[in-house]
Amino acid sequence: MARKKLRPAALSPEALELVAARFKLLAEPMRLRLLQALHDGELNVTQLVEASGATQANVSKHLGLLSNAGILSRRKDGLHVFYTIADRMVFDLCSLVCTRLQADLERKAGHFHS
Amino acid sequence: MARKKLRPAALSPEALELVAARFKLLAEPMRLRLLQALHDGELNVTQLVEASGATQANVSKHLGLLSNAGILSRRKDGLHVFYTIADRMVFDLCSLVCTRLQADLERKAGHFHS
DNA sequence: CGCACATATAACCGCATGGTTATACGTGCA
DNA sequence: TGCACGTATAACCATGCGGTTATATGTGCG
Repeated sequence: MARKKLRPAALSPEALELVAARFKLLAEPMRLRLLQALHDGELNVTQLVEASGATQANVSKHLGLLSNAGILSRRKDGLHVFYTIADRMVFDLCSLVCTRLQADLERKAGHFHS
Repeated sequence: MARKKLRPAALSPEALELVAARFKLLAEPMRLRLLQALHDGELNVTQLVEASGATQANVSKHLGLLSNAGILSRRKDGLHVFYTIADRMVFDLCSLVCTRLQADLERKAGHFHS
């Protein structure tokens, strides 16, 4: 048990690839919409199609990506497939970004009536 | 001062675009490498070229993106241009992702000698 | 001025990927 | 068994974007 939390210790290029891949999954508005729709609980594909306004095929593809990245989990129930957030850390990430963006915009807005 | 921290309150599609754009900036290994190189302080372009192993043009382009997104800041000094992290929150984001990835990998590794 | 150096930009190429349409797969039900 | 429904997949197109090469911009210096 030697690993305390010291300096992040320069990640290897391969590690950076993994990190980047993770960010890439969150770098698509449609996927963020799906994640947001799932914030309060599981939904099946049809419901997600309605919530997102995208086509079924498109939604299915995005769900596939998020799912086998471990961000979502699948549950089959008869004809329907229900998806849930498997890694709620994504909301922490989004919150961080949102907070920062909001601060930036308010600062920029302040330049008008400074 | 009414805004406490309640439910994230469903972001608008436009807001999601901004968030996605932010993630997209972090979704590139080379940019992560540059950010990592700048973790401990400012560096000029030449130094970043050496640190990253990329071409000068490529580095310059990435620095431009990060810079006018407000993640980096520029400082000119004679012939040289020094870049610094302007928004250290990116390291929080990376740390979160890293921690999660590491946990995932260790869990997967555990399946071998379970 | 003219040259060397540091950085930025332009033009281009190739690949990855998001979206669409059409179709396949699978399951419940009559 | 056959149909309807829900979901996944395949094939395709268009766009975005990362990388490269070449060149422009700018700055210090002799």
